[in-house]
Amino acid sequence: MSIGIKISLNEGLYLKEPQDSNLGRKIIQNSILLIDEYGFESFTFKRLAKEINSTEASIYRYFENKHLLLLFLVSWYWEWVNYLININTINIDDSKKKLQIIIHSIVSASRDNPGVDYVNESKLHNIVISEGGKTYHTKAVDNENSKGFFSSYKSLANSVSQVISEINPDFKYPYALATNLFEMSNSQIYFAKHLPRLTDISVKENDVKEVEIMLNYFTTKLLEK
Amino acid sequence: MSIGIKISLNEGLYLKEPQDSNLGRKIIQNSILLIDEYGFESFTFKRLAKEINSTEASIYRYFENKHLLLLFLVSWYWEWVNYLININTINIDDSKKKLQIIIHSIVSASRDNPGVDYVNESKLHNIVISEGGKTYHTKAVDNENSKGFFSSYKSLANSVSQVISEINPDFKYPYALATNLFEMSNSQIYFAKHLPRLTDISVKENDVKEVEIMLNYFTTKLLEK
DNA sequence: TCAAAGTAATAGTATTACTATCATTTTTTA
DNA sequence: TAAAAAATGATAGTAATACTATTACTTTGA
Repeated sequence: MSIGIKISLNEGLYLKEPQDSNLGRKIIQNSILLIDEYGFESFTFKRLAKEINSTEASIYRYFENKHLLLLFLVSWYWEWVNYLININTINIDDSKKKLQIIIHSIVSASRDNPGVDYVNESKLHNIVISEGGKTYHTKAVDNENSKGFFSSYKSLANSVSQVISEINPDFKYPYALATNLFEMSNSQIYFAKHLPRLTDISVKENDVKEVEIMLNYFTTKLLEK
Repeated sequence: MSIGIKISLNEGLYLKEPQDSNLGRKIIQNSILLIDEYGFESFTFKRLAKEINSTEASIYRYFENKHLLLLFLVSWYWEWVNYLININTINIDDSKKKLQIIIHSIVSASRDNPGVDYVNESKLHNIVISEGGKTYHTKAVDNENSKGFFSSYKSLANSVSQVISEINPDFKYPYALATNLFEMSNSQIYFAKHLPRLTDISVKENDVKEVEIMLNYFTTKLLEK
């Protein structure tokens, strides 16, 4: 590992920690590439096995099924964003400045930083954008939530909502605004790429600065007193 | 049909117009019930066939696959919301008032109005909330978009964006705000029901008035000059 | 060095997402 | 109202998916 980061996630997400073995890391690395390229519906363990010269059975020793693998990847991404936000805001006192850095991290975490060598953060970001909602839009959501499977997303939302409340303690919807920042970032980037009539911004060659400007405008306006 | 509404949708969404026959209407009616109850992933044509005492083959004569059936249902819903907005704003001149009515229609179209007898609008609304994103989060999105399969959603977004621009012609993001109203309504209702730590509002017994208040607050604040 | 853990190879099952064919029923229209 | 046409049902079949099970081989680390 280039910078020795190991992100720790809820243990229910995997059967065996994939970050600790060669095969596990190959599963992470290549599932990201395959899901990004062919989409989650077309992604199968069989195909992944072929790609990494392994077998279905071996992959099943790491992940119960492809849904939990996706949830693992998406959780990994949010932990990673959380980590970046922490190191980038550590010496910042001004809450407004902090929120700007948070927004920057949300839209382009993958651009600014070298990461973990077996994770292509940029493609993982695309997966979060295109497939992220599928992790919780399922009938198992309540059961999985009770086991803490969404804690990465929730703790990130929680930290962001705190910064929002620091900026304006009277603002009534800090959590909704926080989650809306994530959701809006994802959906507007997706719209710009695939359904451009649904948005005003454009994203060319993965340049998301217009999204960043828009999210800053929205939050500033909403939080002014 | 109780009030004689027939919603017309892009012809590519179906193989044979389901609103014109008994079997077709039973497909619509019972697919809504089944998807709402068991979720889209567990929903199969075989199961639906059994439910309506028909066969898989017969259902395939109406819809190419379950994805297009979902897209049909969701498009139907947005056309229906569009229709309600039109009749409820027809004599309103004040754009701010119009936007309030739009927001009310978005969050609770299904409550206020008797509908088409074979469509349970309330359950259909739940489907749009839980499964709606899956209609366009797919690798086929560009191809389907080029055939006009998302035109219902796009034309609704377009009308709402126009009202937004009437209220504040200088506002730079009328489309993004419009789509964010839909997406935020859906996601925040979903969070309130399943991941309550991600939002500030609560939805008890499908009472969405807190969502309506929040959306009104957001838009008012964002559009003030 | 040898036991334990990890991985591969192979096979098998139930279900899904269709397609095809032919028979029967219902509707249309001449 | 009979004949033609359209709609539906019954049945069967296929390739792929999402697993589970078993056994054998290979790597690792005490």
